This record gives sequence, structure tokens and C-alpha cells, in this order.
Amino acid sequence: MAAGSSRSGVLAQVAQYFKVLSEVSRLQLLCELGAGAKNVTELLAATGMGQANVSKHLKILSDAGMVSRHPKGVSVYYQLSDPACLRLCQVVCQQLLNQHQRQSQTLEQLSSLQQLGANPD
Amino acid sequence: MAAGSSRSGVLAQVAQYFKVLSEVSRLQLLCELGAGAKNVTELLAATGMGQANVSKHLKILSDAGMVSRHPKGVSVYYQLSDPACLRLCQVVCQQLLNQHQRQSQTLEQLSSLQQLGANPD
DNA sequence: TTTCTCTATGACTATTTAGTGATATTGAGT
DNA sequence: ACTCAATATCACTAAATAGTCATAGAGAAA
Repeated sequence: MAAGSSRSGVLAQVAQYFKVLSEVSRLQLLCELGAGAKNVTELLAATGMGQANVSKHLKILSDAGMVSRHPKGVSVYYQLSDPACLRLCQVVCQQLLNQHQRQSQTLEQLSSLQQLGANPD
Repeated sequence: MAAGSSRSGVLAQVAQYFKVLSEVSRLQLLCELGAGAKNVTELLAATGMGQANVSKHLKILSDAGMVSRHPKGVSVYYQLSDPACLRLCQVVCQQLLNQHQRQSQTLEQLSSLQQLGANPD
């Protein structure tokens, strides 16, 4: 029953992985960590998020294996431990760019027809 | 204000793309369509989901540009229009496999220590 | 037209979860 | 010991959403 071996269990794991990446706050944190390890205070300053919120999201990212936790004295440093997730973001960005370009082309073709307001339906 | 040009707007779009991929039902539909175009009735039979539910998820996938809609008489066929999203799923599967293998290695190392029940903490 | 099938949509419930404030915990310095 | 600063966790509210039932609409066949 523990979503870990059957075929639908694989889909559940994939869905869970994507769900972790489906919040702006967590993507912000991953982007910040993409530039190098940071502690929680630095992440607070960089993102403007609340402290409890950052801790909660870092725990989610950590549980997903995307970042690793490194206590250093009284503060805790986090760093990316899963380079794949940033590459995934890049792939999605590229895909969104492609969609946007296709939409722009369609709009240009439509506007070049110069019949937009002339439909006597 | 329409999440379409600023830096945080890009993150919002990426998060939205991942959110579409973060539900098992939608991944099921994408997998089915990966084998070729299907109409709604065929998808109902293939997935065991409810009809209203399938229609709703297909609309979400369609709005995201991942599938395209093709009415054919009284039924409607859907097909993948964004090959990238299946490749993303494959990347995530591979990543989950890597994680699982690392965990297995760690467990093997721990078990080979043969000290698991002997911790007098 | 009437009737049937197929698909889409509206209303509703239940679950999940992001964000926040308060509090607990931990480690360093006095 | 006490105090301060950094982080984690608990309790709570508000918002989003998956699933379901009922219903509407659209096309085919009688």
C-alpha cells in the first residue's frame, strides 16, 4: 500500500516529484541555491519570504532529496543535491518559450490578414 | 500584473507547468496518449476514471498546451501536442531510480555493519 | 422531431496545503 | 547558569483543487 513498487506507484512518485517543483516559493529557493550554498537567514533576505515558511519549504525540498542540510554552528546551510531539478526547470522554460513563439507567429499571421474587425457574421 | 513578463512571472509559469504534471490522473492520461490518440470513451476505459473527471483533466492538459483536441463526429479525440512533457517524466523516473539505488547502497552498507539492534543509546 | 450517445460544465464536498504567528529547540557567547 | 540568535515545529486560517453527481449541449440515427 506504500506507493513504492507497482506501476501506479511509480506515477505517484513522479507526480510527487513534480508537485515539489510546482510552487513559486520552492522554485525561488532552488534558484537561490543554484548560485551556491546558503543558510536560512541568507535565504530569508534573498527571497523576502517568512522564516517559518522558508523552513517548511526547505524541509519539503530536503525530503524530496533536492537539497541537503548542513548545520554549521547555530545556522544551517542548504545546497542543491539534485542537479536534475534545475535542468528540468530549464527544459520547461525552453518549452514555454517555444509555445510563446508559436503564439506570436499565429498572432502575426492573423494580424497580417487585416480582417480582424471586418467580420459581418 | 498578468504573470507574463517579469522574472517572478517566469517562475510562476514554470510552477504552473509542473503543477499540471503533479497529479497521478493527468500522468495516466498522458501515458495513455503516449501510445497514440484516443477519444474520451477510450480514455475512460483505459484509466477507470470517472467521465467528468477525465473531461476536467483533459481541459487542464489542453489549456497547458500538452494535448490537442480533435472532435470527430460525436466523440472527441485527444493527442499529445507537447513531446517535452513525456521526456520530463522520463527524466524524473531516471532521477527517482538513481535516488532509489543510492538508498539501496546505503542500506546495504548499514546492514553489512551488523550493528543495527546493538545501539545502547 | 425525437431519441440516443458522447462530451463538457456547474454545484458541491472533502482533502490538501501555503502562509503566518507563537513557541520550542539548539548552539554560541557572557 | 543566563541570554541571544538561528532554525524548526505546532496550531490555525484561507485558498486551491480532485472527485462525484446531475445536467446541459452537440451530433448521429430513427
